[in-house]
Amino acid sequence: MISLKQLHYALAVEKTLHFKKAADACHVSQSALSTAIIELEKQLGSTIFERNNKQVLITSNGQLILNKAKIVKRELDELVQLSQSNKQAFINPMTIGVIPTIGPYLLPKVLPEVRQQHPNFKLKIIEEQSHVLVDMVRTGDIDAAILALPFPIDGLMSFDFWQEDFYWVSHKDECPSQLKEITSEELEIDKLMLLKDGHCLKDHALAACSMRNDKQDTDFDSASLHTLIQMVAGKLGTTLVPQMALDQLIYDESEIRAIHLNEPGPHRTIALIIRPNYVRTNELTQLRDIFNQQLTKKCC
Amino acid sequence: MISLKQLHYALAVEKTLHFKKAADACHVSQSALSTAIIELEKQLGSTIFERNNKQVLITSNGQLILNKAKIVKRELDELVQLSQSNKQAFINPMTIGVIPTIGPYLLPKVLPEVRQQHPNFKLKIIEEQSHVLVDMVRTGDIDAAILALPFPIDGLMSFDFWQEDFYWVSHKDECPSQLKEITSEELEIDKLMLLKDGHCLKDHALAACSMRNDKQDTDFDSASLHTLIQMVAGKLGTTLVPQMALDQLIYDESEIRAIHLNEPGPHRTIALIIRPNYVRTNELTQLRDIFNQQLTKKCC
DNA sequence: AGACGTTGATAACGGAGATTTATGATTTCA
DNA sequence: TGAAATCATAAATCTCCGTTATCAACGTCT
Repeated sequence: MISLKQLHYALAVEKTLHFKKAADACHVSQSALSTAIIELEKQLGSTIFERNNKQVLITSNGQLILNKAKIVKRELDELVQLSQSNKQAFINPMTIGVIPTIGPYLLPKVLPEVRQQHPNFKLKIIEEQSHVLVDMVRTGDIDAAILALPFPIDGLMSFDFWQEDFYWVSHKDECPSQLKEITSEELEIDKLMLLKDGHCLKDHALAACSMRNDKQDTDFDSASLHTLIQMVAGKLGTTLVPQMALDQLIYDESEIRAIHLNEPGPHRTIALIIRPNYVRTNELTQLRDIFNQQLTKKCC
Repeated sequence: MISLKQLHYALAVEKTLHFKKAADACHVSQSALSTAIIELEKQLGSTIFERNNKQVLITSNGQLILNKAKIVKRELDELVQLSQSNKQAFINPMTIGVIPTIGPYLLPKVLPEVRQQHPNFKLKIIEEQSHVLVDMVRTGDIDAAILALPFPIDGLMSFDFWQEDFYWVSHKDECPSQLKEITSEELEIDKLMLLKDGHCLKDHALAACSMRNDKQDTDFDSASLHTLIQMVAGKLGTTLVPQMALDQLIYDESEIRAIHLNEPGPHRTIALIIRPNYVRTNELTQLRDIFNQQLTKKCC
């Protein structure tokens, strides 16, 4: 029977590519580790490491085995977490990834409430683009990610908690004062400025207007919504922003106006993304409820 | 350190709800199993089983732990498979699920070639509806499933290998003889007969026609395409069938005709569904290639 | 009620397997 | 050529897991 110890040792060797160092890392003798690896390879019927006195290499097959071993280890870690986490929720720290077009607008609305309800809960936030976060969720680097859907999340699960539309943002001088709604047909495409490629917000905005992302509107691709708004204020063009960002980007006294984009919606769905089999769903659904509650309170 | 043995024992207790029987099933003494369980619970810091001399109950928390233990066990099983499977593909048996509206049409086209290329490969096929197969893939009961997409497969992965359109099938007496294409607008909805609810083919057919599945077209809901075709032959109405079924359902000399449904497509995508982390992807992609090859050869 | 069988827990003992220390075979490098 | 470093191997040791035997608590049957 293959043991976890063997897998543990093998993973240490993968890291160090060195039996002695791996043995030290595992706090056992080089001999013990060596025999354990040999026994593992014997039980599996295939070599994981090609080794001589000079260097240690990983077999292609061995790499697959090691990858799987990581998964086994991660699942077992989660099993241990499970017993603690379910007895005492919001004790263990948690890391959640969030994309740049959600983080700055969602977190100020919801984190105070999270902090109030769970004062000792250590919630770490990282900000990356969607595809990076999806990878990190897959590998277990982070517990969950907050993304805007639709986005390809093959093999992952989503908890939706918010849906919203886009608003067309323009300088008041360039906007008919009585206008309450606008359709994509009425948009002047030439003046529309969006985030640079890689930000899913751009794709969702274009999708809401039933447009493709094939034309190269290079000149004004920006890296943040704040910058875009500044450019609108400078009469350089117009843009589309999601509902949750409105209150931070646009003040009553400002020169710019936001008009609801009247296209079939919702234009984007905000969701928590997790691996299937992830264990701290109890805490995550509670977080989702807080998020939804606060958004409903502050966005509408 | 938690050991696999402990998890194995715990799962045996879950099955039998009886320490002695579980011990027998594991081929160890009741004592050994008992101490192992006690030690496991101690290491986890929470009880899995509430037990007295009369009965054994599973804690709610314990159930979560046991579910996770099953996952750990499955992943480890796959790790073992990995080393064999990659050295010698198509040696270990494999079970694939397929839905009723694909199996009878796809398998005759592809299985002979699979058999020819891999004479000793034991491929077991089961036939169920999509949602059943999705569950079985999730739990690891089957290696993979062949479904028609779109279908909700949260947390699973898909390998597409075929896309096809629907054809409108009618009795030649009820079909203009020169008609080469037909749109959903031109279909006489009243005469259209589809499979009964639960078959995804019905949903895909309706989606291809941009129709909802809310009306109760009860009278003629059938359980198989063959039956539907028989009903068309009896002039009871018309139906929609996917491309891959045409050659089996319709003969040159028959009284019925098939006309391509001219709506934006593809109308359904055939894909292999697996769990993320599933290990025999090498063999599956080879199978997919065979499927695609044979379909291209025989469907076009 | 009392004998008996059943339940899971516990104690003492024994052995298989893992670990350690010591050593070997081979290569690298000075 | 010799010292240092590599992973493998051998023998001694020890830890841990299994067994048997027993216990306490509960049910059942006469």
